[in-house]
Order: sequence, then C-alpha cells, then structure tokens
Amino acid sequence: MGGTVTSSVTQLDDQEGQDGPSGGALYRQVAADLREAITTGAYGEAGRLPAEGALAERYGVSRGTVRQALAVLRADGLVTSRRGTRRVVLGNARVQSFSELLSFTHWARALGEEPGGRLESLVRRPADAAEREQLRLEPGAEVYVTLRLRTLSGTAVMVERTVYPPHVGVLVAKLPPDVVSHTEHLREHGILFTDADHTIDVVAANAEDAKLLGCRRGAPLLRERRRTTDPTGRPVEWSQDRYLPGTVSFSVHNSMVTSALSRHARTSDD
Amino acid sequence: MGGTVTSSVTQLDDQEGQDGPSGGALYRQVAADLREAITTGAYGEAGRLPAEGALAERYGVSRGTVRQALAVLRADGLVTSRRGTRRVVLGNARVQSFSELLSFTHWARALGEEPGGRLESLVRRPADAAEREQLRLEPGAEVYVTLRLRTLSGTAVMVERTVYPPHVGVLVAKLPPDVVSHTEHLREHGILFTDADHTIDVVAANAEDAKLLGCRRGAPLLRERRRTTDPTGRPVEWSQDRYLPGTVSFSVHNSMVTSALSRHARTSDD
DNA sequence: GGGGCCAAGTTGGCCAGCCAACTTTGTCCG
DNA sequence: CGGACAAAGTTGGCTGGCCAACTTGGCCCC
Repeated sequence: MGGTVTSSVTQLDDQEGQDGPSGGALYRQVAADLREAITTGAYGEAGRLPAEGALAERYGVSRGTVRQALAVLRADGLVTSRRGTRRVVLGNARVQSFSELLSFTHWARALGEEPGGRLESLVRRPADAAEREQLRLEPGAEVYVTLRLRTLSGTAVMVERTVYPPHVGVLVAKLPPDVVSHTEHLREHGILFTDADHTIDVVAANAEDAKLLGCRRGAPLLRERRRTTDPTGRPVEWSQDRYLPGTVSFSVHNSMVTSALSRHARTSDD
Repeated sequence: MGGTVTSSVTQLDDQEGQDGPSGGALYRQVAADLREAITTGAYGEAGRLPAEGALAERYGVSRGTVRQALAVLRADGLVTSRRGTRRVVLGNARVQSFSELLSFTHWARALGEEPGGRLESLVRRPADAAEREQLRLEPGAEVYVTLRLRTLSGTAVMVERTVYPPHVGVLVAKLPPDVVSHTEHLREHGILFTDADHTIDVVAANAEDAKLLGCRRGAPLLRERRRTTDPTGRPVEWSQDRYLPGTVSFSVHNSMVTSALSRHARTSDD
C-alpha cells in the first residue's frame, strides 16, 4: 500500500489566508492538505492514514513537522491517535475557523446566507462590578455597550449585547450605524481577537428580547456569553448573544488529550 | 526575576492519576505543576511566565518538553503564547478532566453533590437509520436504548437517553438497575471513552420529559447530544441529555491555534 | 521631550536522532 | 485447531540544536 493516494502536494507553497497566524508554516500546509484529503474521503470512512514516516517522505519534511500537523487534526477530532497503530479517520466534521466563530458576519457568509445587523443602541457609561471583572478594568473605568439585532437573510435570529473596554469602544463608537461587521472593522484598526471563552445555557426572553425577536416574554432563548481577548491577553469584548431556539446549535469536540470543554452547575451569577 | 517562585518540583515523580493516558509523561507533570502554580496565583493575575529556557532548567528537562507542557496550558486557555514575549497568564479557568465531562456521576461528585440515577427503561431493538449512521452499524444491527432520570442531591435535573451499539449494550443490559455510573462500570469491562463530539441546543420538553422532570410539556430544555468513541475510533455511545434550565451551563475555550468549537445553523435533522 | 534605531530576549518552527511502549501479524508448537 | 511467542511496524516521548520572526527596552540623536 504505497502511494496510491493522489498527493496533490509535492512542493508546498503559495496561498496565505487571512485566517490563522503564520499560515505559511509547513506543518499548517501539511495539515491543510491532509484535512482536505480526509474530508473528501480519500482515506475512507474509518480508514487508516499513512505512517508518519511515509507522510514525512511524501511532503519532504521531517517527522516532527508531520507530527505537528497531525496534532492539529487530532485536536479537531478528525483522526484518532494511539501508540502502536496508524491513525484512523474519525469523521469528516467540518471545523470552523476561529474568525468564523467570532464574527456573526463571517459565519453567515460562509453559510451562504446574507447577514444583517441593526444597531439598536450604543451607550457609554461606567462599568459595573461584573464588567470590570470580565474586562479587567480598574474602578471608575467606562465601557461602551452596544445592543444589536442580528438577522439571517432578513429574519431576526439573535440579540447581541456587547460590552467593550474604552480602547476598543472608542473605535466602535466612531462607526457608522449601518456597518455590518464590527469584528472585521476592528481588525482593520489593529484590534485582534485570538482567544475566547464561551459559556452556553438557556435563558428566558426579557421584554426587550421579546420585542426585538418577535417572541413572547419568557420564551426560551439559547444564550452564548463570550469573553474575547487579544494576543496580549487583554480582554477586548464581552458579549452576550441570545438566539431564537431552532436557529443555531453549538458543536464541540474534545478528547482525552485535549479537553477545552466543561460543564458547570448553575450558581447565582447573573 | 530569578527563582522567586517557590518551585515545588525539583525532581518530578510519583503520583499516577486514573485520568488521562500516560500521566507519567514528563511534559504532563510539568504541565500539572505549572497549572497548579498558575491557578494558585503564583504568577499573578496577568503575570508573565518564566521563559521556556528557564523552565527547562528548573525542571531539568529539555526545552522541547517544556514547550509540549505549555502547549497543553495554551490549549486549555490558561496562558497566551506569541512570538517575541513571555507567556502571559490568561485566567485561572478550571478545566475539567475528560471523564468528569463524560460521566454525570464523576461530575456530580467533583461538585460535592450526590449523583443519583433511576433506570426508567432499557430496550433492545433494531437500529433506525440515524442510529446506524451515528454508531456506524450495518443495516439490521440491533441497539440497546436506555432512558434514565438523573438527580443531583435528590432533585431531578436531567433526562438521559443513550443508544449503545451491541458490543457495549450487552454489558449495560447485564447491569443491575441501581448502578449509578454506567460509564465507570463500562470502563472496568474494557470499554474506553477517548473522544466525544457534543452538540448543544434548546428543545421543548415532550410528554415523557415533562413527566420525569416535573415540568410543563413544551417547557424549554438545554439539550446536549454526544457521540463518544473508543481509542480505535469505534462509536460506543450516542446519548441525548436534556437538562432543566438553570441547572447547568457549558463552557468552552478556543483560540486561533486550537478551535474545536463551531456554530451551526439548524437544519431539518432530528 | 520625542522619535528612530539597535541589541537583547523570547517564542515559533524545523530538523535529525534515539528509545520505549504498544499493536498487529505471522509463525511455531503443542 | 488453538494458544503462546516472536518480529515487524507504528506512535509517544524526549533531547539537542539551529535559525527566523517578533517584542521589548534602552540608547542616541535631533
């Protein structure tokens, strides 16, 4: 069983996406190529991947680089990995890029839907205790709070309440109210999003939610709270998104080796 | 900035947990020690970690091993990581072990609550198309389906419907109905859980849910669907858990380098 | 005082090699 | 025919080294 798989890569080069740091890294190119091969079914449903050494030779890189690439796929849940056997294809789960997950606009476009957004309000006010905690601000600091209704091809699906720290908020405040993607605009102004913590649960719609989304007060909404930080670890956003049921779901993969998911009992916060 | 941090590890040894493979690996011990130091605040709120080289010297390992350890912490969202600067402490987020996330019993005990479970029904029947797809079974295969009501210190919080493939189901069927943790019991019989895919959304309670959980029919429930596989990649469980609102929430960390989370638009599945 | 420049420090990435642990396969023997 | 054993194949883990890319801080000059 040698090289029957039509390897589309002999020398790796070109193509630098806007997503992910140092997309020019060898191991990322190898990972991308293998991901492509796996999702198109080149190795079968539960097939076995070539050995690390074989891949190293095929791509003309060291075994260490191949291992780095395979670690990416393993973390994404595409392949298994255990000592003694070749890696096995787990699934062809489509994993989204980070920006696609953070930006409603990116996500909608990747889905083929037309994202829309209407800015309902934008206020500047002193941060409360919870906000100072989340955004790591000193007492007395001010925050910028936006309220936006998000639509997918015209229909309302989500209410988004975002709290920005001052250095980000001033940029948001200067935006014209019809800008669809705040995230994209902030990136162009040097605000980078690299890490995010998400918490997902269910809440009842309050009066404001109900009016905007067109549902009853008290109707259940899928809530995602998200705190995003920049490369230096400084919080740049604290957002609370409330989705109408049936519009979205969240998927996570985790394994023994990488587990970023956890389950929490409700406490009396918020 | 020398060695002011009281390093509790000069030679790394002893202590093998039941969780995680090869816990004796050096990089895991280093990671565990650093995690401990970070969560106890030894490096401050947004403090900087020692350089890789310094850590390598402190622990008596190579820089590569330290990098492996730090990759774990970075994936857990504990520290940032970018070229040119020392790593910065992101947060002290408590990340659960894998088994704690898969097993309701494990999770409850770690919380200090008393887990309970009542087996409502256990049936063996031919798998439908969706089940064959999820569990990767051939047409005509049978599955074992359990329905369990889960309690936390006496109060009902969740309804669990689990579908097992034959080779796992036979073990479950032999269990006495009062066994609290199926997961633990299965592990003792050689069924290992290593990878899981989770999907989280909201559904309305059906008549059965309502009766068991003591809520209205149509009341919103937080649903987690989970497919678990063993080390070889073979599905061993397909479960659907429905939580009463306000009892639990799910947390995920993701970053530019590791993103296992994704958001999906509802389709007409299920 | 401010801005630009340079050097030191730090992480990202890649390579080559070695051994241990484990799985799988096939052989041999009872 | 079945089980024990041996050998080959494969991944996990660790080391040591090298260079590039990037950040930070200090210095110098205007």
